Amino acid sequence: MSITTSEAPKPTESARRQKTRERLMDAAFEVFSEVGIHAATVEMIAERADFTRGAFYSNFDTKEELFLALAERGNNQRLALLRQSVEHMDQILPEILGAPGAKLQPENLGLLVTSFLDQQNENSYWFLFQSELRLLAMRDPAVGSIYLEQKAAAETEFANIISAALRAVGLSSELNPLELASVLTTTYESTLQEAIMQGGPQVQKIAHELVRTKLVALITQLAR
Amino acid sequence: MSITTSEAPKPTESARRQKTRERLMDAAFEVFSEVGIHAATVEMIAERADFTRGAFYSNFDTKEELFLALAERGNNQRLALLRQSVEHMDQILPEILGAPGAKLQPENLGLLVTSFLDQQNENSYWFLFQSELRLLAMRDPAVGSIYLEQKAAAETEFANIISAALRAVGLSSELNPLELASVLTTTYESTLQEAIMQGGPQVQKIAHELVRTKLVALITQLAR
DNA sequence: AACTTTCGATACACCGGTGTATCCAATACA
DNA sequence: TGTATTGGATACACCGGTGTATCGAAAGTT
Repeated sequence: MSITTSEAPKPTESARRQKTRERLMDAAFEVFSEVGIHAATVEMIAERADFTRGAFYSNFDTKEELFLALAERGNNQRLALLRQSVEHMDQILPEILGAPGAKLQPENLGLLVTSFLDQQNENSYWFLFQSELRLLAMRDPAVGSIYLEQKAAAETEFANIISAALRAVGLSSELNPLELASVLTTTYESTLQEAIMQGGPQVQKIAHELVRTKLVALITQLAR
Repeated sequence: MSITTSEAPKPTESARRQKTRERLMDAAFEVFSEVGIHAATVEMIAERADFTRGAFYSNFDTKEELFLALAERGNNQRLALLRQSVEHMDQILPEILGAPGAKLQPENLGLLVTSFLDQQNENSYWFLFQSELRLLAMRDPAVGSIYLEQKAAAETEFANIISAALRAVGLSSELNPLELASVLTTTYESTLQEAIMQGGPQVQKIAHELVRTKLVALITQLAR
């Protein structure tokens, strides 16, 4: 243990490593989404990242470890995305509303929702991965608490956004924000799920359309 | 192919067979629910049914075939249960309402929902199995259409029940019955899921409580 | 430019699950 | 009761995935 080399040693050593870790994680994310954790083999993952299994085992101990790492990374990305779309809403809201302080017309609600969803630049990959995680979470308590934590975080974030949006638009709901958020995301997800099952190539489009109409219908009922 | 033996031959031969098939299916249902399709091995299933793998392969070709058979059986059972609870509702409604034609008091809505849920005598086994099916359905189009079909059937059934119940109780919703049913079951399932993740031993209780309060809150908003 | 270290590739031993071919017992039939 | 048939058990060959031990090349150090 030399105390002299105070800064440089690790960062450089890690530079390459970190890159391959990233590549492996990206590959794993795809593979997991496509075929599920169980069907996914270490080989598939390595291969898709243009590595061999050797590289994998040099970087991760087990498939499961990688999966959990992935879950965390994904959640962070998602949270970031949510926060970011707050700003976007601030930009787009005035345009939709017209005069400041005006109340939202029902026919414009669709625009609002659509714009929000677009921000989330939907890859249904994420949803498939999430479904995998969810299933795991119901069987393994350790995974379960991770999942619940993530979900809670995402929903509080989302609840804030909604409250703000509703306020800005002159609406309010009798449900408390968290419950409202919960119902909406739940509906959102189940709709996306349906789209995935129906959709061959144009999942994206189907999903988008389905989700929009459903959510608008719901919000119309729940907020006034 | 003898045309003479018109009746007896098959039924007897099948008697034993059918029984072991049943036992295998019951066992499989449990195993699938507990560890998932992929982690489940033919051996586990056979063993739990007190057979060896020999018996399994004598009755089914693959694990997947069994799984699908199970999905169908389960769905039928569930539909039957739904239909049956209509009758039960007819019995219990007058008691809750008091005077015939009276409007439901909000504080009694909980009773109604609870009673309905009790009818479904929830084993969260079914939900876990269903989750497994759902995940499969998102990846395999063949399974997908089966799932969607089943889901549609269950939801129409449920929609009818709800409409009838609301009418009987002097409420109505602006959402169409199917959408209402969809939102409610979705919320129901996501809540049950949460309970499973939180719950150690008393999943049942937690689930029940959670579901009831959540659903009541929702219905209060959606139907008036 | 030699050396050293780090990281990924290659090769191999191992294990668990599958599916099949064969055998034995119970039941059906005469 | 003897014979035929059916259904489940046993044994085995096979395969795919895992994880480890070894090696070689490229980057980092002096």
